[in-house]
Amino acid sequence: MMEAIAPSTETTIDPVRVFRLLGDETRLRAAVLMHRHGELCVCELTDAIGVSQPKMSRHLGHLRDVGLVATRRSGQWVHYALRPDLPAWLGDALAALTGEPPFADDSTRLRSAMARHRDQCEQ
Amino acid sequence: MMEAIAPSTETTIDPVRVFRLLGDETRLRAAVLMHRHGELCVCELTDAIGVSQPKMSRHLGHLRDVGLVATRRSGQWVHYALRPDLPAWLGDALAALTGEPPFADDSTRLRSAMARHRDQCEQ
DNA sequence: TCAGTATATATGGATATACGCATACATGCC
DNA sequence: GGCATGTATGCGTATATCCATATATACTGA
Repeated sequence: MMEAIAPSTETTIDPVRVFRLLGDETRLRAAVLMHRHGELCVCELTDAIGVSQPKMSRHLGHLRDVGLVATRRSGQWVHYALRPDLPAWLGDALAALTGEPPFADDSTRLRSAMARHRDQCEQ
Repeated sequence: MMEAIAPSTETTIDPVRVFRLLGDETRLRAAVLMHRHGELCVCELTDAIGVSQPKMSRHLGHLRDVGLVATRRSGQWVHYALRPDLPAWLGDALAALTGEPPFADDSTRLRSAMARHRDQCEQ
């Protein structure tokens, strides 16, 4: 299947690739959190989802490699956000999952994490 | 993650499972064809997508095992269709992919396959 | 019953994927 | 520069996933 990164309204990523990427629990949960809350720091995602740091970093790396997320370093902290030009169907799907388990709980835990990290990984 | 089959408006299938399932090219292409054309016979899917019969059967089996499709045997022929009570976001995603490659080509080839199979695997 | 056809499943093998743990790399402060 | 902290990556291992090929199973008609 053809795969091209086109600088247009929507990023063209192989849909099979997208489905496969999000077919992992950690990655799907991270994607839903980013969709709902916007740009997030690795440490916040790690805490909210409750996985080890290397595991989260590795998974975020996968999302980055495929072009699903954009990153920004701020001192020691790296922030990840879904690219705004992703296909609409993907955004809609992530939005639809927001209120379901375990994504809703992740969101709650994220708010705690954000409060704890407030003065450290500033937004 | 909790997985339950609830006889309600929408089937509750673990979204991670869904994404993972559709993260395979053959299965995603089959799902899009079924979404667009409705109930299809294994032979039609096999021809349209251009894979071997055992391969198609295996993949359809995966979809069946998870509860994404319903099957109906008609003599020698087995028809598969997406369950109507799938989550809306999934239907929307499949619909959005319909006009893209390679799904559009699959659809064209399916029409030929349906014409060829008309008198055999009757609908 | 037997032969033909459609479909599902078994088998062995190759490849992909995920993980924990360790560590390399990046940044900031004293 | 040394130390602390956040993040990314290496490494070995276990498991999952996919495939081609062969064959079992199901159905039909003569």
